[in-house]
Amino acid sequence: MKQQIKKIVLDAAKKAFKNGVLPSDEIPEMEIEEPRHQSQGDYATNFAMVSASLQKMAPRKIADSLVSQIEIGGWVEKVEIAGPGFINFFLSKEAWHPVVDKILGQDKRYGASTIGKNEKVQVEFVSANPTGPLHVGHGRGAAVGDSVANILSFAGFDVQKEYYINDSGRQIRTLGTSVYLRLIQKTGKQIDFPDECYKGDYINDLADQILEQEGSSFSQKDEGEAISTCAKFAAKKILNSIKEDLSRFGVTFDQWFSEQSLYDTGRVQKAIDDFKSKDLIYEEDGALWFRTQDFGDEKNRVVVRNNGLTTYFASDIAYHMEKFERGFDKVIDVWGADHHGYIKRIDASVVASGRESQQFEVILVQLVNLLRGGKPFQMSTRAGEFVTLKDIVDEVGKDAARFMFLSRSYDSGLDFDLELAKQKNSDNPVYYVQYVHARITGILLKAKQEGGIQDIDFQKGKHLELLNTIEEIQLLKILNAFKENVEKSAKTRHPHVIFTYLMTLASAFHGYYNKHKVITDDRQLTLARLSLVLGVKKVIRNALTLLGVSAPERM
RNA sequence: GCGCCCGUAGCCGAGUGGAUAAGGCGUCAGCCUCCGAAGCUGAAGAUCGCUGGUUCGAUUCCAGCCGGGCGCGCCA
Repeated sequence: MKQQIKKIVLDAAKKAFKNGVLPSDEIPEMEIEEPRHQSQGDYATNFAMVSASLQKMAPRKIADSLVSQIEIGGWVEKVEIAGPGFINFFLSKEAWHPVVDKILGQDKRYGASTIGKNEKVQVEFVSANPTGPLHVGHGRGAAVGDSVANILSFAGFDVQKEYYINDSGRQIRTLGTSVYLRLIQKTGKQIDFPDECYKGDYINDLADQILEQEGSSFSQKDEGEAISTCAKFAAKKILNSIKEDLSRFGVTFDQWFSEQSLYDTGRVQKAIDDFKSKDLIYEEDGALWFRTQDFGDEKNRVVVRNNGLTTYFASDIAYHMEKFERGFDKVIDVWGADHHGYIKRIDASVVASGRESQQFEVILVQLVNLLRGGKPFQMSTRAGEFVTLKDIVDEVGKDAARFMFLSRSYDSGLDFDLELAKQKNSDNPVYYVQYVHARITGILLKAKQEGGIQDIDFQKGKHLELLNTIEEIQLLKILNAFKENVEKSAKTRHPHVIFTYLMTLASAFHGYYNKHKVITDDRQLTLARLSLVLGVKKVIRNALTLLGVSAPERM
């Protein structure tokens, strides 16, 4: 619809130039927007205002010239000039009816876009170390990453979802040591438990499992060997439970990428050698430094320490080089906000290896404050006491949790209230939206059972010309705007655009429902309204699917 | 000190260059013999943190200041 309005404006501008009422045929960057108020029409353009300097004319005069070239007819009912020079378009009611046919025809693909042009995009998210369970923060990252991937895919990008497993020697060894020491403690020996080791209950559980599997003689084994056994065992167990927790949260990955594999295949060394040969890496104080400062970082960063061990940064450089070698046009990393200091240096490595800075994007997800009944939830990471993602899914459910995580921009911190997320009323937005879907299902069922309408899953709207109340036209407009919202959400990488859209659509539907009966004595009108309501149901489902939230038939 | 994010009604927040600044909670007043009241309608409530700048036009862009969060290791 917007495109059609734009075409009308452009055609009029051309004609105006040809007929000599406008001095220039230059077309500036202009907008077709939906005005806030009904009295300002269905669409408006700022063409006249942005053309003022080009045409060297007053905006309202330009608007006059343009409007004089527009033919009224078809769906365009009226064109007005208002305010500082807005050109407002008023469309006929019939203009909005075809959207129902579109929804019913395209069904699950309604709202899909091709703006992605099949560009290959990788979204990497969660990527938590396999040294402990996922917590709330990972949950928000998972919800954001998964939804962004869904939305990009729906918008025509070729998307791959990836989890990077930090499984290289160091922290896995710490994990192994932690489990081993707990195990030794269980055999009755008094030993100090080091600060750098992991302290959660799950470490104890893992120690128990190993004792059970290996027998008590295990503690007599050579320490190095025993730690290594513990490490492998624990990492595998933890990774499996991470996979399970994510899957229950509705998140799956196309690929699980191992950091260790970067060492095994020599890619880390290769990356270092490559940068060395380009003089991007130099030696100082016995360590190797990457000149990230040349690419805008505050200071240069160490890639190999003076003890010969590589830093995390070294494998991250190799990893990002590897990603692009796989052919991605764009690489998006979803990180917690506490890692923001890392962006510059990864970006530096991407640019240094010959890619464009714009090909690498980071979605920074701000932190989550967990509350219970409005009060901050006491958590101590040090002692290993925290609320895990699993706890949250168990307590409030996947749908409520995901909807809550996506309810506002990830640029802002999020208060996640466990009590609120559990409430089954309008305070909890997920029910507000899901209720629409369930309610419509109820209506359709009644129409089938009591109205004798057999084949209710219409492929095409019926008697749509009978949809003419303001509430119906309003609903049609919102349904029509779904695709634009998908595109906006994809372009900005902001899933909460879809959230806000859903709330708007749900609110419009509830209002309509309370004011008008769908099933009436008038059979044609009933069929028309059933068509509309069926369309609403499908759009609600499509939008919820993008957020990874289910659309229940009953609640 | 430096860097990133945020500052919109009592509270939570959408809008990020345009015309009268969404919505929700809370408060007040209403709506079920009727397709699901997990819903709806109405009322009151905002110097868009402050000060400058850019622009025909700034909540939106820029600078400075104030307030909050998070980072600033040859840790991971």
